[in-house]
Amino acid sequence: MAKPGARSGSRLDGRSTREKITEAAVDTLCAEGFAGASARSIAAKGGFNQALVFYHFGSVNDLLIAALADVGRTRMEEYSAALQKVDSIGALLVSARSIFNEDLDRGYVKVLSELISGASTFPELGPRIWNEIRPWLGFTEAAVQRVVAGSPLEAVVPVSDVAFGIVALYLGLELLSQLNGERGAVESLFGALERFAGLIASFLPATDRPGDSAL
Amino acid sequence: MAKPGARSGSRLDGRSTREKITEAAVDTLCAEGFAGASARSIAAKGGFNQALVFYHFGSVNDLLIAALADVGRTRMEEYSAALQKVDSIGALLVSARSIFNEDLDRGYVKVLSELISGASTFPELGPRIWNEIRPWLGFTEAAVQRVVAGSPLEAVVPVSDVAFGIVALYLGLELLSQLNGERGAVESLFGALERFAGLIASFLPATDRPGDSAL
DNA sequence: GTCTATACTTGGATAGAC
DNA sequence: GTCTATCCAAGTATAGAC
Repeated sequence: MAKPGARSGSRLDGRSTREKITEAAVDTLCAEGFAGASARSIAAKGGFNQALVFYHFGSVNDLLIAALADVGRTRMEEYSAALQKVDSIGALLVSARSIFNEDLDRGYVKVLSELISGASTFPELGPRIWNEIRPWLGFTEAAVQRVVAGSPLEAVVPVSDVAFGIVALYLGLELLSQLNGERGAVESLFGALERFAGLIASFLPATDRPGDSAL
Repeated sequence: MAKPGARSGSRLDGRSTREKITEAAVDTLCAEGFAGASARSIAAKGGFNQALVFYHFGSVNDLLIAALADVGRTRMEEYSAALQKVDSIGALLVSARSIFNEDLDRGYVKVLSELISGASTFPELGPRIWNEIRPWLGFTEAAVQRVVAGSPLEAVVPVSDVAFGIVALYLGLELLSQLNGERGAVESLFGALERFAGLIASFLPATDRPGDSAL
């Protein structure tokens, strides 16, 4: 099957057809889940013909992976600027909370969690999804590293383990809050974490960077 | 559709047909995921007729919920005894680690995570799954409560938030380790948590219970 | 590049024989 | 309570007209 190049799309209301399709795929994945994200339901949601999925992406699964890569790239651009500035646990948590809420609203984490579940049904998806997650592990690890840099925590906190745990927690919180349809428990948990961060800060000496608290 | 009572099953190799079906459902959910857990594939895995699913459970989704309830009951029985004795964070972590590994081996968490994902496709599943999770939140909360009881942590740790976070982390770790097919990262994380618990213990006074360390 | 039409497959569910 | 046979809906994918 000949796959058209990314630049060959014609424009309909300002977006290429390719973009329309990946956006509809994201919407469908969020609204109907992996098992409900068929070529037909995606096409119905996006208002285009079902056959276009196969013309542009070859298969439904290939489309879903492309959609995941798209939202991943978008989020990485949006959030990396914000997290570059983070240099305390408190600030990290505040950022994490707002990012989490935004992801929940826009369904970004949902796309990921649905695809991970779908990888059990189509094992070939597994490595391709993992490729999309890896940058986020590195990204998270860098943020954690920046936060502990220069404090006594640096010697005792295994940043790669913590990053892995944060990403896992993020996924799990999404699953649970999707399930019970409310965000109160997550908000409450973030509040508790922020208070805990303050508690740890009180046990630590100030850093050598003037004006900064270590936490 | 008349649903047969739970006691009316005949015996084949020691298990009732109902049990054979729920066990096959668990196996299929683990091996093929929610999208692959059709009546036909479940029946093939269990070596029985596809029509039995509908006779005994009415629908595939009803079977899957019944399977989740079954594994939930089994795990609750197995683990509650172990966790009753836990009264320190260190012991809690050791228990949590072995429980997590056992769940991973036997696919218990997998059944749950696949069904949560499936609830996006069939919203009526959501509340029914939540009913199966709630006891685990209470269970986890009780364990955390027992661990902080009598220590200064009791005043600052919001046990219900922590329990919610633990369950979420548990789900997220399962998703990730299922995806990359290895358990190293999770083992490493548990190790880090256990060291961290020791660190916190060193900041706390001993409890009033002789022979016990607060952590 | 996009549409219609269609071939083929799988899955949910039921009827009725045993 | 279990099996065979079957119906119908939905899905993937392709061919070919436009």
